[in-house]
Amino acid sequence: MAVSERGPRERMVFSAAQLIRRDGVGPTGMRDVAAHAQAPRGSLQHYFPGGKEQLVNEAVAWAGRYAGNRIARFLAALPEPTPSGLFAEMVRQWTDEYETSGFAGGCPVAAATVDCAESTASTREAASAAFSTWTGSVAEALTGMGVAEERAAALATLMISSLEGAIVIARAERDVRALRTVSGELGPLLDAAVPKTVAD
Amino acid sequence: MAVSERGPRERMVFSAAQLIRRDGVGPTGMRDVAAHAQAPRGSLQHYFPGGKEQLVNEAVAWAGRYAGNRIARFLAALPEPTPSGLFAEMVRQWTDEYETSGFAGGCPVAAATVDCAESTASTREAASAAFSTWTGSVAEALTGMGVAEERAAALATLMISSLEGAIVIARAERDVRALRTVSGELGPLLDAAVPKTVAD
DNA sequence: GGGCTACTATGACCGTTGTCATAGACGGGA
DNA sequence: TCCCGTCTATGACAACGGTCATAGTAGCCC
Repeated sequence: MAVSERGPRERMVFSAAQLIRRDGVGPTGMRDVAAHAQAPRGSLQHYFPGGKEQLVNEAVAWAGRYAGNRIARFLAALPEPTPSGLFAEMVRQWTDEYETSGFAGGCPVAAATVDCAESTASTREAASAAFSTWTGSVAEALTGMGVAEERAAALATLMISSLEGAIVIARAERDVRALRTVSGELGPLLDAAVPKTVAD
Repeated sequence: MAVSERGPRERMVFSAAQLIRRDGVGPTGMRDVAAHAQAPRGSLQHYFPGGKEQLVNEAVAWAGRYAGNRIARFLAALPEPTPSGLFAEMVRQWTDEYETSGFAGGCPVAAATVDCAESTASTREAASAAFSTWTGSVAEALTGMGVAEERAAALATLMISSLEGAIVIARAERDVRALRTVSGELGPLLDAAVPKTVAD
């Protein structure tokens, strides 16, 4: 929401991510982005000489970094870090948004993938990179809880896959049911991956 | 691929689903649909007086029915029906396609949700209905294997969520890794839901 | 054949899109 | 004051979108 501060360039990237996650890449126009960012339309060609493609790619990259950074913050907020607790927190970010602000937006990276994976190679690569940094953050968090490295990567992929899918279903149904379900069902499986220690 | 037979109307719905799943709803044009279906452009307004919205909605509904019907077929093809076996088959449908035909397409229902959930209410409802019939088919299959009814619904949601998310990641990465991962990781969890019987 | 309905064929309209071209404003050094 | 790089402001353009209007064809019943 902090739109006013930061430079116009960063605001436009941020706004692009917001509009993309709401309407998809295709229907989101450059003029809309400038208006939403309260930035001059003329700045578009100045900051993004690569056109829409560049703007979309930067928005996707921004979203990937954002998601990755959230993981560390979730981890810090957990009193006792467990895989299920982390996943619950990741899911909660979405249920909270949906319950307080409505089901307007999904994941911008998923939106970019769905809209551009076949048509725009560079955007597909940006989305891949975003998923990669996100998965990396989650896997790192899991290994920090004692999960074996290979397993952590697999579980991170599982967590993000389930979350992404549940987001789509939740938006379609306008109901957080799917999000709650995946969180609840996956919890025990995730915690089972951390080796048992005596008590504590 | 069976484009030639069936009436023009059905072909157009089918083609719409194919194009949507490849490029998303926004970038898919009505003229493209008619061309892809080898159907006369003039027929569009005849069969779909509701315009693009109606066409998209029917394509989404068609995809939902298709996905639901596939479940029954997967089930029949399994020598010994298990939840993990069903899920593996659902996933294999995608890995097979991606490995033989490339990563061109995703799930049309997901694409419609991402592109239209906020902008077009009727399409969002169509997507919701599609997910519902799909989930229903999976849940029914699970109960047939002895899974308790409420649990079956939850697991069906989990399976479809993971699958949808993995599809998106696989397309972004152009790698079936994510699909294989969710299939492998979720298998044991799914099978654990069917009550143990002595032998057999 | 006459009349009817189902379907097809095109061309035009109008809004929107991404992009470009051109020109203006601002701000600091020299 | 002049210069120059950074940024802003607008108007125009060409392409494409969905939709409509109008006219045409095919087949069938009476």
